[in-house]
Amino acid sequence: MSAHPATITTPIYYVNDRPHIGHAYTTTLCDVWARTMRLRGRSVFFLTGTDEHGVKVEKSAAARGITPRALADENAAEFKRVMSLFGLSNDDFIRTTEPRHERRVQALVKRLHEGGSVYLGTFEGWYDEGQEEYYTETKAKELNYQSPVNGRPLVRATEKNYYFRLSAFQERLQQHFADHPHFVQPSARQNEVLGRLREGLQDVPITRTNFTWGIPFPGDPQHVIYVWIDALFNYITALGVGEPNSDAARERACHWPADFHVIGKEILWFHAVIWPALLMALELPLPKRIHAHSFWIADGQKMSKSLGNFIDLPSIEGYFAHYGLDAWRWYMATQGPLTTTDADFSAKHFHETYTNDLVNTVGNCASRVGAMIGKYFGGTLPEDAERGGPWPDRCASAVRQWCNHMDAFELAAAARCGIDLLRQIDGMINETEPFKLAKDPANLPRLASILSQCAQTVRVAGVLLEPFMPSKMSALADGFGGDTCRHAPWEARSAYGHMQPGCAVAKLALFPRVEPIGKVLAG
RNA sequence: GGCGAUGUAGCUCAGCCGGUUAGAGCGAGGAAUUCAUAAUUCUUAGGUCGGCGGUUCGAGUCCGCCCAUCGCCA
Repeated sequence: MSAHPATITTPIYYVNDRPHIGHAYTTTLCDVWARTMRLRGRSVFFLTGTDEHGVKVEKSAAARGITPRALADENAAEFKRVMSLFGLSNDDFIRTTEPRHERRVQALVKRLHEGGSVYLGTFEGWYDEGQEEYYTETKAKELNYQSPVNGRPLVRATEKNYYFRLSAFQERLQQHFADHPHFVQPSARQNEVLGRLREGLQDVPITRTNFTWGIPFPGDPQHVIYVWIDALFNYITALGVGEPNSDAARERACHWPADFHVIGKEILWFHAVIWPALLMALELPLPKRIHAHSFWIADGQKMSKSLGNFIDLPSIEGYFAHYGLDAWRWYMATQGPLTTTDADFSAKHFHETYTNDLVNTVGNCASRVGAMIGKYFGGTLPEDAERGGPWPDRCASAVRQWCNHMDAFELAAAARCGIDLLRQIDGMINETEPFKLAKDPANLPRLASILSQCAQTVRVAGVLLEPFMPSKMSALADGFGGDTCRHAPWEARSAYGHMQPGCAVAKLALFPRVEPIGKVLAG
């Protein structure tokens, strides 16, 4: 039970891109979930990595006069650096150019071919000889059958390609969606997929012959496996699937199927239809859920390089420097575009969120409770003759709801559970006015109970906030109970009353009040 | 063009199978208070629930049309 596996993945990031807020967002979401499950004692496997093949990488490398591998090495290293910069706790980082991945992809594709799910077919389309690209009929018509780059006429070309028999899986896919109404989250995305599914499925080419930077098709190396098929397989090649006798397979097989594939909405079709069909063809279990989030926009406008409003790595590092990494994670996880609508990233909103949630609520509540215990009880947790009053139940309820929200990948709602506990504590302090009771020694037992209840509850709230803000909540745990509390198993750690009377409670200043970042940057 | 949504307080959004005075957070106004990071707590905001029409004893909550915005596809 305690080793119950939990698996979550990000998409693997294309090395032709520079890391930006989109990558940071997806990976941070997964990180929060992974930390949550580790906290709860689950055996977690959190996977991310880079997607390194394809014609775009080949071309970019050529343009720079370096090999595709050199380009991939360089940018993969950059992505890895970013992961550590963000404190992301991924358990593996897979690169599609690694031998382990290439070997296993070939084994899996071979299996598909031998099983009849992949066949050699003929592709015919409008070809742009200058760009070495095919266009669909509609697109070609739109372009007036001329190359958009050099104006030369497109030519009718044919090419032998290996195809995946996607059309054969339509019914099974539809059945799977019917049986698993939450397979794709949010539900609006599932509806989109269902709509497209009803229009019918066509077989899809999975190899090309016009470039070489990719995994050769097994038994026919003239053909290179399409980059997105190659990429999808990362979710299982990292677990050793395709190589049953490998160490990876022995150690990690229990991590398939994944609990969540977290993706951006632009790659939903691959993940919700093509990937499940491939797995069906391989007779492997399907992932439990696919969560497609939306995009960050900036000040109401789509982020773009030309508008100069892109939240790139240097901007993000500016936020780290000003507000701290944990504050950044908090903003990502609680204010981000987790559902179907895009979310606006604004310096103003970031600042308000930081000040309201972290400074005024988390920081201040911990501070006032710690201060009073310091002042009235010498910094040690007093006895509570009331045995917690209503607070054990309130904490248990908050923990229960938090777990449910986390299970459903409702990160913002889970975060609320922790914040709400602290708000309730603030409310109780105002209502019972312990600082007034402290003036009369006759009130000492009552005062002790109130402050004990505050401290115990603050500690529990800190546990619920830990996956979001591991560093700051570690400091909170240090101040509220210290080591004995931090290393306990989940059931004990998450329970009210885990701190023993007499243990040290410190006055903390977790989140400093700061000027809005806009002023700092402008100044 | 096809399919699908969405449109609720200044902002971001909750409102399940229709039913007493339509809710939350933030922002703004007011009050209380001092343990705390000029924090906190309470309170106010009178929003035609996009528009029009319909079903119903009764509709943000169902139906139709219109307007606006958006998503997916081609």
